[in-house]
Amino acid sequence: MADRRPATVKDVAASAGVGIATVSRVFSGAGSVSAPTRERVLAAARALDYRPSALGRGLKLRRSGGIGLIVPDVTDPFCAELVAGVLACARTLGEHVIVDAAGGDPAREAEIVERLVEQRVDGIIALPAGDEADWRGAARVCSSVVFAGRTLPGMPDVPSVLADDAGGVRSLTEYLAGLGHRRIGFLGATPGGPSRVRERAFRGTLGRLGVPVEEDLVVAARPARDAAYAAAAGLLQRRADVTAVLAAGHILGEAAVLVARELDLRVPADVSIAMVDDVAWAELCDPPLTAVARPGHDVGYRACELLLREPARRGRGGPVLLPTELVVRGSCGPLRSQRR
Amino acid sequence: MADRRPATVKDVAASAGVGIATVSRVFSGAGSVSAPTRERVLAAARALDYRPSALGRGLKLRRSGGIGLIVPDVTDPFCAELVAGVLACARTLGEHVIVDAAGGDPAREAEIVERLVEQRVDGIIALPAGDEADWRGAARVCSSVVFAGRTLPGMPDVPSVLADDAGGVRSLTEYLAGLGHRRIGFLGATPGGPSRVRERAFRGTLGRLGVPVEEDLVVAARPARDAAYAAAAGLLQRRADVTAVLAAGHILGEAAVLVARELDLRVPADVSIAMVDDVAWAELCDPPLTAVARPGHDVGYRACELLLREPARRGRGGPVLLPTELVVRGSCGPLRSQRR
DNA sequence: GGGGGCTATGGAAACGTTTCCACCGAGGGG
DNA sequence: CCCCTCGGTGGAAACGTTTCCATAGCCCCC
Repeated sequence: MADRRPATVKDVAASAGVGIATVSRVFSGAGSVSAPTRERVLAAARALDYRPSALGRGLKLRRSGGIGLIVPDVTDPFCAELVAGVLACARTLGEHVIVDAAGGDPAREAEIVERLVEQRVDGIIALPAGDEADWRGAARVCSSVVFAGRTLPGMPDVPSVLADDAGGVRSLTEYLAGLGHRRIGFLGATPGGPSRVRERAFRGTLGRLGVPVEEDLVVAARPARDAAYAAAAGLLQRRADVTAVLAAGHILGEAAVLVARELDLRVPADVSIAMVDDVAWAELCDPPLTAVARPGHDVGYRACELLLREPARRGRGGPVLLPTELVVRGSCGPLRSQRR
Repeated sequence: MADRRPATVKDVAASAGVGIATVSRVFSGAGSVSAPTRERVLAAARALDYRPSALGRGLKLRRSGGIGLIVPDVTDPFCAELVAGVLACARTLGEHVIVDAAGGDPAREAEIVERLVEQRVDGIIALPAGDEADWRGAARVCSSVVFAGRTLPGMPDVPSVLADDAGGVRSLTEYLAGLGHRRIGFLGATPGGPSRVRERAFRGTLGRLGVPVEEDLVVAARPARDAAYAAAAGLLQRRADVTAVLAAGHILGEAAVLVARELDLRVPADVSIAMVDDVAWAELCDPPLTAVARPGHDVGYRACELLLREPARRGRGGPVLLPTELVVRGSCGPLRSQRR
């Protein structure tokens, strides 16, 4: 009774009294097999508990039937949504997904790409952390790469699916400006950061609205808890006349909320707060936080579709932009008077 | 210049003027190769951009060098932590991880297991949703399974790594009782649910403390947003004399907070709230929520270690229990007077 | 000085699949 | 009545590894 090793086509063929080619045809669906033969083969397979080995098939077909997915951190809500989207799409296409987290480290990203290539994945979806230099090698080495959630400006040849961050920041900025705010702090310009899409959108929108941009109000911060907190505290203490804060990400938003609470600033009476990323706590916060929701799930889903389903259309017409949505809650109020 | 197909051992061997066995030895590390030969091989490999195919190796070795990970939902914070833990451990052991989300559907779980077996994964880590019947088949079919985050009582043969939920609920209950609360509502007893560990811990602790358990205060709720909200609203409206609520999960906790706010109950003056799962928003909430932190990352990490590193010790001595931590914040206060 | 290890190497056989090719029989059109 | 086609089938060769076995040289010790 001890099925030492899993059954193979050969076992099934012998047991069903047919050739191995026939067994293969039954399971791969290709070629023609008569109904009675097919039944016999299926019965034998069931009896032997046979499951085709993806390894054997992959070797022959030269593809593993899986894709790779690289994100900075699976516990980040946006990344998690993105992962879920990729999984959902991959499931419908019958591919499995090898997920790994690079922790924002370009070297680890490169290492992961290397491993994925060894696995002969059919393609890679990445939310890249490094810059172009880090990914040129990877792109050359792998059949097909799609960027999701972030793109590398210098690599237009790699297709990408993005949330419309610029649009999101624009509506947030317009919303705050529409409430009368003029001295709006912006948290989150990554100084050496590659794209700075959000910062540019902020500056651009203010400019278009005729509101002067004070350099002092645009503060850089890596999206790490301590750095974010330091940046928020610095801004709010340095400039007591700031009436609104726009945080370019949920970590920054969290910092802004915490710092405001620490400084005994009432939200939104003393200072309005809004942020990019409509994470779970935005609604639970008191007051609930106005935020821009980025369609993480859809970004992942579309990226996977692009990778597997439309290799032809890939990379044409620049990045696919998915709309964000402004979710207005209670954390932003009309400009009343100066703080302090 | 067109590298039509990726280079193979054969190409490298020819280019380096050695046999394929030698190339294999260089890359797999086994056997002995003289230094000069090794150099020649490595140089040739670099020149040809050679990467060993995991498919070929897997076929020969009869293992893919990867593991499968099944969770209900990657966007759930606890699951995400668990995934991160598994990834971290797998990385150190050089294995890749195929992740999939079953959405709490036993049929989908079974389907995923099937696919993973076809991939010839070295093992499977699962946070199971179904009951024993659903997993007996899977366990039989797969070499090694480890449950993480939840176990199936009827399957002691499958090793598991769990957060000490009972301990967590106990400390939460003791904490609330210690503040003087006697009429404590419990949100989250899943009625048909298999294990009900948390509910039992709640009842048991109250019993030990000599506090009578009122059946009316123990309310069932699936961990879905709408059901949770309904349960919380039902409890707080039906029993205006409840002075504290213990939510058995973050979804339930969220519902409790929202309902309390809706009913204009001040926290903690009118009602104390505490929950299992120290998610991000617990700290951001106003007042910040007292919660029990479950070590999701460690659960994943240990499960992976158990699966890959200690196949011998597996399953001995029952589930591995990892301690939870009570994080006291501002949402629970001493019993003052009756509400209303 | 010869035998017995020991290191470095190559050939070849697996691993489990898909698929090309060949073959066989039956049926239909010339 | 023969040839051609076509559906159904089996054999065998790949796919890229690892590893067993054999071989060749070498040093060392008796």
